[in-house]
Amino acid sequence: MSLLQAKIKDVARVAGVSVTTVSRVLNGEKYVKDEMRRKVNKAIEQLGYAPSHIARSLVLKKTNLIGVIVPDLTSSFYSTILSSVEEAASSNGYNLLVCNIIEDIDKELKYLNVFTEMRVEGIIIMHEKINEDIRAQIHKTNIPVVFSSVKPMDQDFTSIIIDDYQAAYDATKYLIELGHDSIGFIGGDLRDVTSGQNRYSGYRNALADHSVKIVYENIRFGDYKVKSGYELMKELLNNKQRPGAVFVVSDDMAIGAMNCIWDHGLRIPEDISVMGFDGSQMTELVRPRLTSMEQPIHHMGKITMETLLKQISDPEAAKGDIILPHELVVRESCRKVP
Amino acid sequence: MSLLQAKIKDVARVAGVSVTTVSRVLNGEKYVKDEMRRKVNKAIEQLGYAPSHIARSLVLKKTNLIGVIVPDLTSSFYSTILSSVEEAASSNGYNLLVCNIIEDIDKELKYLNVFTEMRVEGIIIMHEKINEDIRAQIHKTNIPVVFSSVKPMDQDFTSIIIDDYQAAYDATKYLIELGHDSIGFIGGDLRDVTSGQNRYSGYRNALADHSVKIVYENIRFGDYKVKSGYELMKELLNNKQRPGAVFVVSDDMAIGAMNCIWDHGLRIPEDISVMGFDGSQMTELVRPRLTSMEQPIHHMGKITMETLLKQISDPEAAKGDIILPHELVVRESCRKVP
DNA sequence: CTGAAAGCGCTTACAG
DNA sequence: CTGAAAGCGCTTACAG
Repeated sequence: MSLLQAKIKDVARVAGVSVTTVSRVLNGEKYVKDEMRRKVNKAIEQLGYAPSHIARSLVLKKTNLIGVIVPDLTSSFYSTILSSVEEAASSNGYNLLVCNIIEDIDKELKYLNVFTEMRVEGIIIMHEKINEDIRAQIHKTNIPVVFSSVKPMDQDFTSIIIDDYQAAYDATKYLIELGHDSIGFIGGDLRDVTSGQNRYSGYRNALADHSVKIVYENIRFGDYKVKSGYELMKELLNNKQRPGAVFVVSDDMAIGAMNCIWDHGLRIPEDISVMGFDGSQMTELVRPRLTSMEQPIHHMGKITMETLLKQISDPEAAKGDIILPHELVVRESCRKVP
Repeated sequence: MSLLQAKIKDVARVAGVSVTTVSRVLNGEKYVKDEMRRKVNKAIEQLGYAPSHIARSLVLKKTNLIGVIVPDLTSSFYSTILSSVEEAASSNGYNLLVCNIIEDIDKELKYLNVFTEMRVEGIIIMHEKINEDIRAQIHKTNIPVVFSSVKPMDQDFTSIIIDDYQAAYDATKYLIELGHDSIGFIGGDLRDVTSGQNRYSGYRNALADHSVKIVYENIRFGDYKVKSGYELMKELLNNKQRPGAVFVVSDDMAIGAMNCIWDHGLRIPEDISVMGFDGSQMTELVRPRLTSMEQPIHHMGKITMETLLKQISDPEAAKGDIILPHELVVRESCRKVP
C-alpha cells in the first residue's frame, strides 16, 4: 500500500536474495531451492509487488499487445467482432489497444503510429477504406496486419471474410425462389470491394441468371448505417413501381428500411419483403424478425486473432485470405409470393 | 523497411550526432541548432525510425495507458460510453487497454492485475458488481479508479452517475400524470445500488406520493438484458390484472418487453405503455419509438475520462461523485389514458 | 548548443 | 542452485 511501487530490487532486499533469484521465481524457473522461493514469495506478498510489464517488454522485446482499429464502436456489427477478438486475445495472453476511428483518416494515421511506437505485435483493422497514406504507413512498419470482415484492394493484406459475391447471390436467389420478380437493392459503397462491389455483382448476376429484370430505379447505395437505409428506402417507396422485395446489404440499413416502410403505413412482409445482411443481434430484436444473410461474426474475431497470432509467431506463414461460410437465416421479414 | 527496428543509436550514427541530440529533437527541445535538427530528421526519415514508447515509458514513468473494464462490449449502452471514453482519451494523448468481462470475476481479477503490471495510469470500470476480491485488488494498487454509470457500495470510489432515484421517480411520475393507475415495474438486480435499489425506490416512492396502489404481482427484477425483459414481461401478461403501463429499468429490457407484448398480439401503447431507461440508440430504432428516461451516455464517457485524468494529475483531487442530469425523452411508447 | 554517462526495472548468459 | 554484470532503448542532469 506504499505510494512508490516496489521494484524487483526491493523484493530482493527484503527476501535477502539477489535480483536474479527473484526474477527466477517470478518466471517459474525450476532451479531454485524451495526455501528461497518461499522467502521471495513472502517478500512479494508483503510488498504487494507486481513486476513491471514495461521493463520486461523492453528486454524481452515482446509486448503482448495487439492494436485494433474499429470504424465505429457503437455499431453492433463491429462490437460483436471486437468482443470475439477480445476473447481470443485474452485467452492467448494478449491485450488489446483499441482505437475508434469515425472515418477520421488523421486519427487512424496517428493511431497506426502510436501502435508502432507501442511496439504492438499485430494489428487488426475492420474497415476497407484504406487510402495511400494508410497503406504506406502499414507497409512501412513491419507489423503483421489482418483485416477482419473486409478486404481492401491490395493483394498484400490478409483478410478474414466471407464470399460476399456468393452470399449476395444466394440471398437474391432466395428472394427469387420465393416468387419475387421485382427486387430492389440497397447496396454499400462501390469503392468498397467486398461489401460494395461484390455484393452488388452477386445481386445482379442472380437476377440475370434467373431472368429477372433489373430495374435500376430500384437500386441505391448507402453507408451501411440505419439512417441511410431509411432515406434510401424512402426513395424506393416513392418510385412509380415499388419493389415487392428489397435486399439490403447490412442489417443496420435493413432496419432503417423496415422503419421507413412502417412509417409509411406499409406492412412487412405483406407489402414488402426485406432481406438483411450481416447477422447482427438486431435481427432478432425487430418485429417482424429480420431474415438475413449472415456472416459468422461471433466466430470471425476469433479466427482473425488466431490468424494474426500465427503470422506473429511465423512471419513466413502463408498470407492468403480465409473465407468463412455465409448462412441464410430465415426469419419473418420475407414472404412467399402466392 | 528493415526487419530490425531502427533505434535511437542508429539514428545518431546516421546523422553523425549523439543520441542525446537525437532525443532532444525527438522531444522538440529548443536548444538544438537547425542544422543538427535537419540532419536528425533526415536520418529518422531515412531509417523509418519510430521511438520506442516502451523504453520511454520506463524512464519517464508514464505510460499514457488507461485500462477499461466493460461488462459487455456488444451492449449498445456500454459501447456508446466506451466510444465517448475513447474519444476523450485520444484527444488527451491517452490510449485504451480494453477488457471485456462477461460476468467473469476471474477474468476481471486477472485483468486488474495485468493493468497494474502494465502500469496503466488509471482505470475505468463500468459495472457495480464488485466483490471483496476485486475491491481488495483495487485498493492494493494505487491506481486511480473511476466508475462510469454505476456506483458500487464503497465510499472510496468515485462514480460518474445520474441520480437514479430521482430519475426513476420522475419516470414513474410521468406515467402517473398520463393517467395510469396500474404501473408495472421491471427492475434490475437489487444487489446493485444504483440501477437496482435506487431505481426501485424511486418507482415505489413516486407511486406512494401520488397514492397509486403498488401491486407487487406486477413487479419483477431482471438482468438488464433483452431476454430477461421478454421473459419477465411474459409473466406480467399472465397476471390476472395486467398493468396498463410498465416502467422498465433498461432500454434493452424494455425492448424485450415490447417484443413480448407484440408477440402476444397486443399493441403499444394502446394496450400497454412502455417506459425505458438509459437512452440507448435502440430507442429510435424500434417501432413504436421507445419513450425513455435517459442518461447522458454520449457525454458520460468524456466526463469519466476527464475526472480520471484530473485524479491522475492530482492524487489529492476531490474524490466525490459527479451527478449528471437525467432527461425524460418522450417518444411513442406511452399513451395518455383518456 | 552538444555529448558522455548514469539510470529506468527487468532478464539472461556466464561464472562459480 | 545462486549472483554480479551487461544490456534492452530511451531521457536527463551534469559538465563543457
